Amino acid sequence: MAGRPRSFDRQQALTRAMEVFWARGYADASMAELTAAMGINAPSLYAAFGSKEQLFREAVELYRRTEGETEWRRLEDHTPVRETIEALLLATAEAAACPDKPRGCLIVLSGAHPDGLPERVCAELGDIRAQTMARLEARLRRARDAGEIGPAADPAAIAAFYATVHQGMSFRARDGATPEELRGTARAAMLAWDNLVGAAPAGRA
Amino acid sequence: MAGRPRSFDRQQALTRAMEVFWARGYADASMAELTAAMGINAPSLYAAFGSKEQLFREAVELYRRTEGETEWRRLEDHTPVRETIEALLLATAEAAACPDKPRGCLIVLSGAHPDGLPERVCAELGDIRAQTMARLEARLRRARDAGEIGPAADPAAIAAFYATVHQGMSFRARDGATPEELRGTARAAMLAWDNLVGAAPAGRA
DNA sequence: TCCAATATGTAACGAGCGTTACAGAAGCGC
DNA sequence: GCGCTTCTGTAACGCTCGTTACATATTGGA
Repeated sequence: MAGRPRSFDRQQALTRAMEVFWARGYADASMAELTAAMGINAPSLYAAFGSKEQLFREAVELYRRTEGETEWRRLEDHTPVRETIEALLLATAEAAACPDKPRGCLIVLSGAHPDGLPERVCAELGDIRAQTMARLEARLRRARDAGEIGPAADPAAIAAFYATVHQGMSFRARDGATPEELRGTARAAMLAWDNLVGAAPAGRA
Repeated sequence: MAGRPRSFDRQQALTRAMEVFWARGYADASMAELTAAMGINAPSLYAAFGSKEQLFREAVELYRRTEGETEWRRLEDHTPVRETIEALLLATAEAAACPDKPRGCLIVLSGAHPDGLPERVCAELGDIRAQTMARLEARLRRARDAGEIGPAADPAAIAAFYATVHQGMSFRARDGATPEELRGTARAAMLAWDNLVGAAPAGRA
C-alpha cells in the first residue's frame, strides 16, 4: 500500500518552480533549470507534478494565492474604491523594491508572447487577466450604485485604464524601473481620478 | 566577380520576417516559420542575413523605421506637447483596429521575458525603450523651459507615466482589447494632464 | 567557351528540449 | 524474512531547433 516516501517537500519544490517561471517565463524555464532549482531530478518532478505544463499551472495557482492576490482582495471588502486602487498601484511599485523576488507580475508578463505555452494554458492566463479586470469593473459599478463615485462614471473605462496602468507598471518593473519611478507613475494615474469619476460623462477628452 | 543573382527580393523577405517576429516573438518565430513566410530556404536566409539573430536585428530596425516611429516623430517638431502625447496614445489604440497587423508594439512586447533572445539583443531592445522614454522626457523639459507647461512640472515623472500607459496599451492590445477600450484608456490618461503639468509640484497624490 | 563567383535546394549536423524506461533503493503490511 | 508499492538516479528516447556541407544551377568576365 505504501511505497518509498518522497524525499523532498512538494510545496517547497513548487515554490522554487514558481520563482523560476516568474523570473524566466514558461519557455525559458527549462527542465534543467527547474529541476536544479527544485533540487530534484526529472522523474521525481514528473511523478509529483505530471508535466511541465501542469507544474506551471500549479505554479500560477500558487502565485495567485500568495503573491498576486494580496492587494486585490480589498476589492471585495468595504475599503473605499479610490483607496483600494491607489494601494494596488503603490503595492506594484513597492514590489519592485524587493530584491529577492522577480520584477513584475507573472500572469501579466506571460501574456506578451506565446512563449511556448500550450494554447490552453495561454487562454487560461488570459481568462485570469480578464477576470481581474472584471472584478475591478464590478467594484466600480458597486461604487457608482452606492454613490461613492459620480453617476455618470464609466466603470468599464475606469477599470480598463487602471488595469492598463497596472500592466504597464509590471512591464516597467521588469524593464528595470526604480520603485521611485513606479511610485510616481502610480500617483500620476491617480491624478486622473477626479476627472474620471466626476459628474461629467466619462470617456470625453 | 558576379555570381548567380538572388532569386527573391531581400527587402520584401525582411518585411515578412518582421511580421513573423512581431506576431510571435523571437523564440516562437522558428526558422521553419520564418523561411515559409519569406518564401525561401534556410541557406538563402543565412546567405542574405547571417543568422536568426541578425535577421531579428534588421527586422527591429525596419520596424522602427516603418511601424514604430511614425507617431513619435512629432516629438521633435513644433506640435504642442499635449497634442503629441494624446496623438501617440490614440494612434496606439487605432493600430489595434488594423486587422492585418499584429497587435501591440514589437519592441515593447519583447521586453516581458528573455524569450530566447541573445543577451546582447535583449539589452539593445531595452536601450531602445529607454531612449524612447528619454525623448519623451526631453520634449517635456523643452516644453517646461518654454512655458508650455507649468514650471514645477516633473518631465521625468510625466514621461514615465505616459510611457507606462503606452506600454500597458500595447499589452492590452495583444491581449485582445478592443480599439474602443484602448481609446477610452488613452482619453483617461489625458485626464491626468492638467494636474500633471499644473503649477503644483508634480508627484503629489 | 571555360573560369570564377554566388545562389539554390536537399539533406544532414550537433545541441537542447521535454519526456520516459529501467534498475535499484526504501518504505509498509504480512 | 518476503512481497508489494512507490520514489530515486542514470541514461536514454524522439523531436525540434538553429545551422551548415555539399552538389547543382546560374550569372559575369576573360
